[in-house]
Amino acid sequence: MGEQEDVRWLTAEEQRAWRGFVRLHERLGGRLGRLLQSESNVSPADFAVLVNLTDTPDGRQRYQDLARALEWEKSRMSHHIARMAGRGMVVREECPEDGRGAFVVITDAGRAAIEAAAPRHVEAVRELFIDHVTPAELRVLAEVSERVIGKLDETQS
Amino acid sequence: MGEQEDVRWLTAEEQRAWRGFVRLHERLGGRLGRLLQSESNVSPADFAVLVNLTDTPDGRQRYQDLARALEWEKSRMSHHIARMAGRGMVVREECPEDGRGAFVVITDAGRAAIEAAAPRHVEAVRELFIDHVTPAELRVLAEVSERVIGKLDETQS
DNA sequence: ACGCAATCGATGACCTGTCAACTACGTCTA
DNA sequence: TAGACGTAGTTGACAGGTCATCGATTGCGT
Repeated sequence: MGEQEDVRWLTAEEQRAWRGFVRLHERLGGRLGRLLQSESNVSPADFAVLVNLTDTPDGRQRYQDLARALEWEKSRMSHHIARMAGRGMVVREECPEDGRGAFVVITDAGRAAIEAAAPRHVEAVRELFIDHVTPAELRVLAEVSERVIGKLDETQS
Repeated sequence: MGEQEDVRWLTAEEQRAWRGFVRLHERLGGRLGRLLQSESNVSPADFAVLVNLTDTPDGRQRYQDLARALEWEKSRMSHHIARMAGRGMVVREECPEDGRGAFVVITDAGRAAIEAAAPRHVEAVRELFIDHVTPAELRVLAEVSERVIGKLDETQS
């Protein structure tokens, strides 16, 4: 039951930054998600999928590529696409070149949904976040994010 | 089907910061959570609850206060405490002064769990995050977080 | 060609969180 | 002190995610 470990606990400043960061994401993510859901009837996950699909010329992408882009597990992908297909936003389509694979294809309803949702969402991101952060601060945020994510990629898993 | 909305889309720099921020939290949160879970058999949510309880002198707190501190819904609180109680980390206790209320009380097993988990967790936060961010950047992070959260609090909900 | 390993996606069990009632208790006012 | 209203926590149905596992298919080494 030793109490005096040699752990380097976080300083007050470090805690402030760490907790602030975590809390900010929780609060902001929650708020934006609820807005998306209530105003456009699209969940944040749906939105992410639809954005990725509309980024491709023909609105179709392999499960695997979509999963990589979103950093989702393949099983999550599979479950989520099944649900979205149930709601008519996407369709699953066999892949001729690879018998194992499949495509996710956006439907007209899916396009309509994201075109309706995107403007309000971007507006909300601005109002709730971007507008309160200076360009210099945004640059710091971007740099820090990229650096830390880079380190995460280095250390395995 | 108009395409030329008057929406002010995000600039490249803004997108970089916003996406980086979101992705960073997802990646880092996921990694830290898995570490906690696999090394200490404590979920991130458990950890948050236990930290809050050990911050009080007698390791006991009202559901309501705990929920406010963690910014959880009361129903989440209720469900989660029920699960943690099932695992022996906390106990539910009636509140004499208010017949509706109840306390969450940490058990010895709960204390043992967090004392085992905390050092490794802090170490991980350092290695994966703090160590790659300068003090000046940390200050920017803290300031931005507090400012934006403040704005979130102002606009209702 | 053959057999083995790796890849793709699906599936089912399980855990977590949200939402919308609902119960039980307190508080305020007439 | 009755009734109305608010508050504390619970509950059940459901959507979402993870994990382990599986069937099918492809690709690689010999």
